[in-house]
Formats: sequence, C-alpha cells, structure tokens
Amino acid sequence: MLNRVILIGRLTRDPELRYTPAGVAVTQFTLAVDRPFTSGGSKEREADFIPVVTWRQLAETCANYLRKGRLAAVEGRIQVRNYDNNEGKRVYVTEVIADNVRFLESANSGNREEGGYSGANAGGASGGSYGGGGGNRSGGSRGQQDPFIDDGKPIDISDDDLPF
Amino acid sequence: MLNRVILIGRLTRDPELRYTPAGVAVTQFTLAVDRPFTSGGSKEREADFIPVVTWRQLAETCANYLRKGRLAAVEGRIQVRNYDNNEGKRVYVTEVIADNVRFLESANSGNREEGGYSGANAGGASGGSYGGGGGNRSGGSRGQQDPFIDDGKPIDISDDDLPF
Amino acid sequence: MLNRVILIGRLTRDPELRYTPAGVAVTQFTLAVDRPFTSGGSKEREADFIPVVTWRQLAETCANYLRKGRLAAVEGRIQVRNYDNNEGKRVYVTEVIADNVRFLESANSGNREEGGYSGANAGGASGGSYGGGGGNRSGGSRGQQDPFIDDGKPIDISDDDLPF
Amino acid sequence: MLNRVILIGRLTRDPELRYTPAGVAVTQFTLAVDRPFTSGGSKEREADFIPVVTWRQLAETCANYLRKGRLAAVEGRIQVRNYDNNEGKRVYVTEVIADNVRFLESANSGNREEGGYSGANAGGASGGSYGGGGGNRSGGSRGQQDPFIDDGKPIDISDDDLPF
DNA sequence: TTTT
DNA sequence: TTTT
Repeated sequence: MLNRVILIGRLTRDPELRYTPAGVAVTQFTLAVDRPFTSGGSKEREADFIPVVTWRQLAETCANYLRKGRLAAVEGRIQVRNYDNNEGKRVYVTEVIADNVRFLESANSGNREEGGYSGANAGGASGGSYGGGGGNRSGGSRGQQDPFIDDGKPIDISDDDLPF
Repeated sequence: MLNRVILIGRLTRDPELRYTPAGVAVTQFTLAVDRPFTSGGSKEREADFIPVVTWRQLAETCANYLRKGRLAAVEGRIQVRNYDNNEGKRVYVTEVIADNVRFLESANSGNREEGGYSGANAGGASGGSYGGGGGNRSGGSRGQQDPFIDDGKPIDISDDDLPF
Repeated sequence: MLNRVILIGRLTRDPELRYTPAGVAVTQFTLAVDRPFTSGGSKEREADFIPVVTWRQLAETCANYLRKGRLAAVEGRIQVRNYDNNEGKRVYVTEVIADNVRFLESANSGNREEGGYSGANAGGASGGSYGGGGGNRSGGSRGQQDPFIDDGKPIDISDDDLPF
Repeated sequence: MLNRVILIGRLTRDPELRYTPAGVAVTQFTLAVDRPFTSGGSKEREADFIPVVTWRQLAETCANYLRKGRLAAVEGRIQVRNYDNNEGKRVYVTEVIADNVRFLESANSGNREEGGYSGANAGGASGGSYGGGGGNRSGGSRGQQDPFIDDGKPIDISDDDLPF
C-alpha cells in the first residue's frame, strides 16, 4: 500500500466542524482545484471539487483558520467509504483524509508582514478513517445515512471506527 | 492548482479497455490499496478501492500488461465528474486520472530475470478529463447515464470532452 | 522507476535565468522549505534549502514572475548529477527538476484581487537533465567545473545532454 | 512548508544499520531510480542514485528485510545537511528521510504466495534530522567529518540532534 | 551563501 | 562507488 495525495486549491465554503459522540473533532471542507487548462475552449467545469476531512487537533485548527475562498495546501490520502441511503442503495463517497494542511493566505490576506503562510499537522497520526462499511457499524436494519450529512445532530460514528 | 496522487495497490479485476466514438482508447481498473494498519482490530474494510482511468497509449499498455491481482504504482490526479442518473439525480464519481503507471510484477510474476518491473507513461499528456457535467453534453432530455457503465455500446463521450 | 517531489517554500534569492549554447532557457533558484517543528528548541537550521531547476518555457516564466522571498509550490523529480572539480574530485549535486511551478503570491503580494495565485507548466516535458558525468562530456583534460557556477560565460552544456 | 518525496527503485547495496551513541537505530541505503527514457540514445547515466535514511523502528525493519537489488517504494522528505570536511570546506549532503518504506519484492522474489509486498511505517515520526551544521554541535575546533562516513566507530551524533 |  |  501507498496512498498519497497533495492538493492546492481554494475552499468553496467555510469549513464545518463537528464532533463524534465521544467528542472527537472532525472538520470537513471542499477544495476547488483548478484544472491545468481545459484547452479546447469549453469554459464549463474548470475545477475539481474535492472533499477533505481532517480529525482531532488538525480539525480544530482548520476550523479556526480556514475560510471560504482561502488558498490551502492539503496532504493526505484518498479514502473511499460507503453507506446505504434511505432507498437501500449503496452510495460511495470519496474523500481526502488530510494529515497536513498549510494555510497559504492569512486572515488579512495580502498583508505579508502579518503572516500569509502557516500550517498545521496531524500530530503523529497518518490520517484517519471513520469506519464506513455498513454492517459492523449499523446494528439496526434501517437504511443508513451518510454520517456526514448535516442533520443538526452529532455525527453518528462509533469511536471504534476511529483507527487512531 | 496542484493535484497529485500516487498509489500502490493491486487490481481487483482485469482492466477494461474501451474506445470513445472517435477511437480514443480508455482503460479503467480499480486498485485495492491496503490501509496502514486498521489498528483497533476490526478486521473489516482494510483497503480502499480506488477507480483509475488511463487514456490513449497508456490505456492500451495497461490493457495489455495489467491483470487482476497484479501490483501496480499509479501516478495521476483526482478528478470528480458527475452525471444525472435515470432518476434525474446527480451522481458524483471520483477517479484517479493516471499519467504514469508502473507494473510492479511481470506476467510470470516472481521470475525476476524476465521482468518484474516495467512501466508506461502518458506521452506528454498530463492526464485527461472526459467531460461530465450533464447538460452541455447531453442535448436530449433523458437522464444521463454514466458513460462508463458498460452497456455493450461504445462510450458516449464527445471528443470535444477530451482536453488533450 | 517513480520519482516525484512536491515542495512549498520561499525563494532565497531572485531566480537566475541562463541559456545553453543552443539557446535553451534554464532557470535556477533555491527554495527554503521550513521544517515541521524542530521540536527540541534548538533554534538553528529550521529549513531545508533545496535547489530547483526549470527548463524552457517554464524557465522563462519562473524568471519573469518569481522573486526573492516569494512563496512557490514546485512539482518535479530529484536528480543527482556529478562533475569533477578542479582538484579532480567528484562532486555530487542534487536538484529538483521541476515540471510544474505554482506562484502562491503575486507581485504585489497580499492584494488578492490582483492575482495571488497563478502557475506554469512544463509543456509536456517531464523535466530535464543536463548531463553531468564529467569525463564523457568534456573532451579536454582539465578538471571540470559545475556548469552552473556563474562565471559570466554561457552554460557549458552540450545540447546532447538535454533529453527532450 | 511542504516537502514530500515518493520514489520507487532498487537498492544498489545492502542497507547499512548503525546506532547513535544513545542507541537510536539509523539505516542508510541508496535507491537506483531509473529515469523516464533518456530519449536521445546516449546510453550513459540512466538512473538517479538517491541516498535514503531511515530511523528507529523503520531502520531496523529496513535492515532486516531489504537487500541489494530489491525493489522498494520510499516516502519521505528531502533533507539537506552540511558538514565541514577535513580541509575546512563545507560539504552539502542531500538525502531522503523516509517515514514509509514498502518492500515490493519478497526475499524469495517472484514467489507471490510467500509475500512479495509488505511494508513498514515510521510510527508517528515524520522523519528525522540528525543535526549537522557544524558549529553549534562541535564544541571543538577541528574540521568535522560527515557522521555517516563509516570509520568503524559509532555515529558521532548527539541525541540532542534527533528531533523526535 | 540562504526565505518568512 | 552503484540497481534490474
């Protein structure tokens, strides 16, 4: 195995910080990563929108310092999880689990004296995975929702699913 | 923008080679990439299954030399495309568009004199994109299928969608 | 083979643009890449200084847009070349041959409306190598200098050494 | 800062395991990484020889399982250290500090049932640095040797130089 | 010889 | 000083 991703792009929205029932911080955001050029000329779809997930301390830091529109570098690994939606259909979700995020613009962006370049690291964790894989986690029989779809309730993730 | 992925894993099946209406070769396969350790002990889901797409010459080479179970290294970029399924719902598909594939085992694997390590490169192309983004491509009104779902017909991809 | 490097850091000086005898552009600069933390507390040496080389169009673009202190992302491969110095001793030089450079700050840095994020690509070339390997190239008998040491003369690189 | 390297290549010799005075394991080896093609035809120099350093548990594992000629994937970061040689001249050494090594061939290579693909990870450490940088460390006045030049004695590295 |  |  080897699974390494490096992205530079801009956040499409403010990051979303949530907590697992056991209090583990999880932050999600989406990076818009411009494509090389799109040659042809068809102006549509010139970026990839890539969902990023961070855990624990890194999640807190990202929630504190990243905002919509900011430029960030992300290092991590691709993870594919799946869940059964409410029609009983299996849905696959691909995300980048980040263990290193660099903030390439400061809050008062453009003011170079005041920063413009800082970063945060997953302290020794080489990324995270939050289970997925239906059976083991969903004791019940109902179709399972994506635990990350925001319904106002805390995330439905057992702490056994956090492999760190 | 910067979007770089490197994976090492094994093919879950033989690669599938197809052609666009204009005769451009496209090969798809899925890599099973083992996760670091899965610590806890829960034996389930210890790999990520990551779809890979290659184009043109690299597609032909992959179709010729890769087989189910083989170990390969893949270098490329993440691409997220989407299409509307036949219920009119937008479906997102994440794939790695490879521009460099290394075959880490030869056909008669284990026989080191006869190979065991060869590779193929996208000759100058930095990956490929095959459109997606429903509306512009599908003149019609019917819900659009994933062009890669194999229905026996050639792939429904306009050559204008190939950005190289 | 697989050889991939991604760096983010600041230029320690303005980039240096030169030309081979045949007129191929080569630009060099050094990136100061801060290390993770340097834990202990010993304040000294908290960055790696990594030499970067770009060729052709990318070389021109880097020379035009990069300046001392600017933040840049570099993608490329490690290359080790060697030459015999004037005492007849072999010297090894390790550089990153870049095929993709992103400018993470615009000229009037911090003013996001005016830029702040642009990039340049090696058009199809996967980097370059400029020979090295003293003896074979230098017909003469004198100890050979590093062709990149600036002596006011054009670079001593045969065009046969440019593998693209 | 961001500093990431991924290499696949073959060991040019058996790895060398040594210990710092405080008993920290360090293993070094060189990877021969074949270059893309060398187009022109000039057969000389078709690989880069890249020094790799691993620390602690990963060092032990590499020393145990890697051998000359084996294929390995290495993930880490570039580090540039320097020391003053015995003529008082500063020498720069560039190495890849690995935090992840994958063994792409088993001992009895080619026999897939018996392995062929295993790996090892730096447990939470994001690489290591072993100081260098003369002055601060060497209280004395004599020109300082590269601590890795094998002279039969244990490595001359203070444990304060290990940032983990 | 180094950048913020 | 280099590997297949």
